[in-house]
Amino acid sequence: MLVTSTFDVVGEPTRRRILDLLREGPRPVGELVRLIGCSQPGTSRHLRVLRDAGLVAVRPEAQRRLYVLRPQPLAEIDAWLTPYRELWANRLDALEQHLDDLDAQKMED
Amino acid sequence: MLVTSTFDVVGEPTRRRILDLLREGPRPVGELVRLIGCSQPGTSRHLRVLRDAGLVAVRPEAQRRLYVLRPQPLAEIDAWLTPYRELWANRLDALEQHLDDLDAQKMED
DNA sequence: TCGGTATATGCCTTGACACGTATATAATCT
DNA sequence: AGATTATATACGTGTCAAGGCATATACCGA
Repeated sequence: MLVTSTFDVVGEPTRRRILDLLREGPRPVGELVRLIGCSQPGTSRHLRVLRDAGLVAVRPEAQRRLYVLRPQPLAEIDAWLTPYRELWANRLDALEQHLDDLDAQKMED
Repeated sequence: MLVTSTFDVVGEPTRRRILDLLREGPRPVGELVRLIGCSQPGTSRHLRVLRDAGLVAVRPEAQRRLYVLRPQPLAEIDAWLTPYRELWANRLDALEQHLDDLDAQKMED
């Protein structure tokens, strides 16, 4: 990933799973390894990517390292989603919407 | 992509750009090619992926093919995002933000 | 039917990522 | 200091996706 954006970071299912688990509170690596059934090195690598994206922070606790969720970067995705949200909320797909717009234009003439 | 989910489909920046353009209304392939500066075959392949994910539909119009946005699958991302939305919203008040910042200093990556 | 336009697909190369194994680093305890 | 636990990184590998180029397909006008 040359330009790592929040989108492709959470595009990885395992990383989404990690975030979901961290929503319940900080967890050490070993616990994540056990819960997601990924290898320890693999988990550490995913955590590295999440940390680089600002989605988690790490806090040393004795020999272990507690990972903590930092959800702010997800706001970027939320922002991108915003204009689409209205579209499916109206239960209209863009084609119908467009046709409606055309009708509206004709009526204005 | 073995298990193509909506997440990795919109993880691609060019595809997000295509969706953004289709929000304004249906467009033929050639126009998308011109607007996003991607090759014609490349654009067609991205459209193929979007179509397989149910994010666009196609409507033949003479020799051209009009692509239309179908935003419903994006609701999956929106749903995943929902529990996080409260989290970053709660961190908007000044006190918690300040405490977060202190934590961030201690955690230091 | 022929030529031109619009779009899709096949083939190939390249690069990036996820994963596993092994090893390094760090902290703790005796 | 040595042993043990917890986590990170290095290295090699297989896989898969994206891009470019060439070509196939489909539709249209003359």
